[in-house]
Amino acid sequence: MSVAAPTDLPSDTPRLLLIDGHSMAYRAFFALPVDKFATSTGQPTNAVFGFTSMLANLLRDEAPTHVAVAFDVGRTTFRTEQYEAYKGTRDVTPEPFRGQVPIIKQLLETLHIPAIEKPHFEADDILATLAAQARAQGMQVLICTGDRDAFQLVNDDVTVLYPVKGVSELARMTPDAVEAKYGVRPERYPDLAALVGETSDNLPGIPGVGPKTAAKWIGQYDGLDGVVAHAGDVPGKAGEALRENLEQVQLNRRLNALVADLDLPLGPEDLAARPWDRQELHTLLDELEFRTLRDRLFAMLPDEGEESSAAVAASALELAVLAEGELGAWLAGRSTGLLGLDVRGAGRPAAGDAWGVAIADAAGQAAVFDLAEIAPADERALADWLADAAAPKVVHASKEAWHALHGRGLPLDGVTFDTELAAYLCQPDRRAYDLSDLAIGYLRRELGAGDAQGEGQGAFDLELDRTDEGRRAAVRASAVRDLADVLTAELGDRGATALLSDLELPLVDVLARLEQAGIAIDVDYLTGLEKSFDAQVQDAAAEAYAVIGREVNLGSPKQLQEVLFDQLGMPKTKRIKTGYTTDAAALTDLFARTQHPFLEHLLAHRDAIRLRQTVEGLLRSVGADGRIHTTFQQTIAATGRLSSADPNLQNIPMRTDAGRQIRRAFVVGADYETLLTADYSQIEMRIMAHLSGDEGLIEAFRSGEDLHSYVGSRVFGVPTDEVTAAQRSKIKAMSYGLAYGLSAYGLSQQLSIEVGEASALMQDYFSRFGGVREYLTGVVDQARATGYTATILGRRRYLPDLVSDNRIRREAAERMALNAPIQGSAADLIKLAMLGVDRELRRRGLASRMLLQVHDELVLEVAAGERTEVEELVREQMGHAGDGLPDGPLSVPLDVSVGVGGSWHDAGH
DNA sequence: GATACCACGTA
DNA sequence: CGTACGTGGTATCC
Repeated sequence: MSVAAPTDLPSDTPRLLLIDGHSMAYRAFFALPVDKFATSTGQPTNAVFGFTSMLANLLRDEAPTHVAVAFDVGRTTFRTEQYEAYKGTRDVTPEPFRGQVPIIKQLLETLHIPAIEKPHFEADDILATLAAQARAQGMQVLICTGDRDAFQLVNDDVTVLYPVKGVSELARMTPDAVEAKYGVRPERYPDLAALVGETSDNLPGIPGVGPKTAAKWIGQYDGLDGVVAHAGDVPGKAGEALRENLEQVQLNRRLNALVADLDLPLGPEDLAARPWDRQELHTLLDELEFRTLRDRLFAMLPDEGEESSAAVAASALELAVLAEGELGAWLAGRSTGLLGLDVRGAGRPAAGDAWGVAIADAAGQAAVFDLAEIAPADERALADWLADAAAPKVVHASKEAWHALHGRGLPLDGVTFDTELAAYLCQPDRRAYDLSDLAIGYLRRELGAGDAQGEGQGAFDLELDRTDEGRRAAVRASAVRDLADVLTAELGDRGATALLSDLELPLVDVLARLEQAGIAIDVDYLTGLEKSFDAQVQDAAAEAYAVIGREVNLGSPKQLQEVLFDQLGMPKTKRIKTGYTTDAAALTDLFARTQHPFLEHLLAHRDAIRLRQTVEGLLRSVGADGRIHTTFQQTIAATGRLSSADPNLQNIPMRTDAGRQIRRAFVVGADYETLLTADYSQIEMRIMAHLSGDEGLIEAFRSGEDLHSYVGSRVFGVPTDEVTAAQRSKIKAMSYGLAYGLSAYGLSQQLSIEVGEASALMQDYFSRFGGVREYLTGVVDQARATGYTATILGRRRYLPDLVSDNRIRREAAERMALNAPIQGSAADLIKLAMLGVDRELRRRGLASRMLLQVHDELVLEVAAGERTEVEELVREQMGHAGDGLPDGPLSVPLDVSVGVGGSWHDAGH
């Protein structure tokens, strides 16, 4: 593309891209986690990565014919000479950043992009000078900088790209954009900045004067000179403040004026983009260990082998121009093949809407529709196709598409592949699966700007639908279609084909209906609860303040540390990054030692504020239908669990009595008879018994005796009915701890016993249940050898850190390896159970429905007269979820307990 | 305004 | 020095 072959470009106006190197690199440094971006030799690379990524995007999207990057030199400039405190508040440059600037310069050299510096001046002055010269030569100029002073350079030929979020999102500051944001034309922006001040430059403004007031004055008096001349006329407090700070304001204005007539070694004509030094670039990228970035950079070049074929495939995308009523025929002509579907819209449960749809086939033929404008015949054809279970479709994040389409009354069926789910099964530890990232990673294809936010935020304008949004939707649909092939192969390699088609994919529809149903809320009750918790907060705070004789922010760990350790002189607790912990365990321990009443009130305050916060969050989430519709996220937890968000209904309090009251607010809906909860007892321990094959543990479950008493009797060598409550709870803690990789030290902490005793307890346990120890060591060894763990359904978790040289990381990975098969197999089982329950409810034509899943528990809403049958089928499906596993049935029974009641609280056990 | 950290709820 | 999450507060950075 442009940089390598400027002649390819539309050859009208030359376009100069100017970048403030230091400013953008610094932004990148703070936008990306430094610990996640380092070479194996420890060289931090987050700033280099962020800067290069941004540069690659700019080269692609802006296709400049000329490029340069300006850098600051040192800290002293003509501005610091005029005003010693200029930029004086800035901290010392962080060490991990400092070393990255030379690397960026090296990289620019391989790209043959000039890096320009001028002692005693700032990068912005260089940009100002070059922009002025370029404009005089008839060029269009783009300036990329995080320094707002550059806004003064904006005009019809000069646009500033200002980072709004990290370095990935740039605001296009044209004259109109500057005026819309600040209320002044660009040339007046420095007047405004002089009045308001600029904290990052340590230039104080006029107290009490913000952009609004400043813009008003500037408009009123025709610029800063006028404001100064008429300072005496400005009324009110602000006017007074202006008069008191006139000198500072004028100084600010002198300092924020950019110098546009520097004598520079290179002029705009010298900045024409040149071919890269590919060899050097490869070498440098090797050193930096940038893999995806290499792909992105070289994907832009023509004739670069594999990359270019992907680029060709993407550009071969052909948007069908369909006349009204032709969609049916278009679809019919493709009825046998898998089609990619992209839905533009909002995918929120019970609040979905879709405004655009793109469909693409394997050959890159695509059709796009604006749902607001679609002709009735085409809408019918589309609706039929979407709802056709026999019309195979691939969608990225199909549950969101389901909700979006549902909002338009368009049922979705026949989704035989979901690229997000497939990528999740292949790489469960990723935290995001943006389509554009997958396209780069698996197809080496750049989808272009505007899709980073993933699902359907983009507007869908008919005027644009053959160009902008419509084309992007088509690009996405086509990428999704092509990804399906690559990911199908990838899933096969990883033994996850059935996991997708038989578990996760069918679950999408089930979850979508759970979310759509939501759970009814007794809002009046919840409001009353909020008041009551609020009163408790006030009381506890007042008492806490009374004890220490002053008011502090009890929610601030920092201020609490002052009170506890400085003012009250209490013994220090466990060290954390920012001092000493004030968590509940530490406070309880401190109270036991000091009996100080402040601690009691503080803990009470913590409890109450937490409960109030939970209630407030729930109240905010209640929909117009009086129900809360959570979102079950299917691609978040690396172990295979679901997670719940907006709001999280998987962490509603249960342990304390006050907390449990919140569960009374979750009630049965008007058209139903009761709520029903069904949960697995000790599912993780049962899975441990199954996976380890330990005869003793298996027998414990088959005997039907209380698990922890049974285990306790073996460990302590006493009859089951003589195991004391204290012994039982120790055993319980240890049993669960084992599944997490608990150490003797950790166990001792939790049980408040000596490490020796904890260690002895574990020894005794393992001497009776040796199969468990063998299993636990074996699972880690195997994972180290294969690189992954696996659940009973073959769900893998890859743990490369098992062979890390870093002990902390390695041991953390070992604990993950212990836990992932257990937690993940439990997740597999309840997902199987959900499919079974759903299938049975529908097969029998029952009106009852599932509402929630909480890891080992299902909550259902039961219709009148269906209670007995629903309970029976739920017990059956959950209890036998482990019967049809690939490697044979579970070797332990699955115990299910069921409760019913008008609220979640009353239906619980 | 965005990110980091703390604290804490669940399984 | 126990796994997996999501949320909301304060503090802190630009």
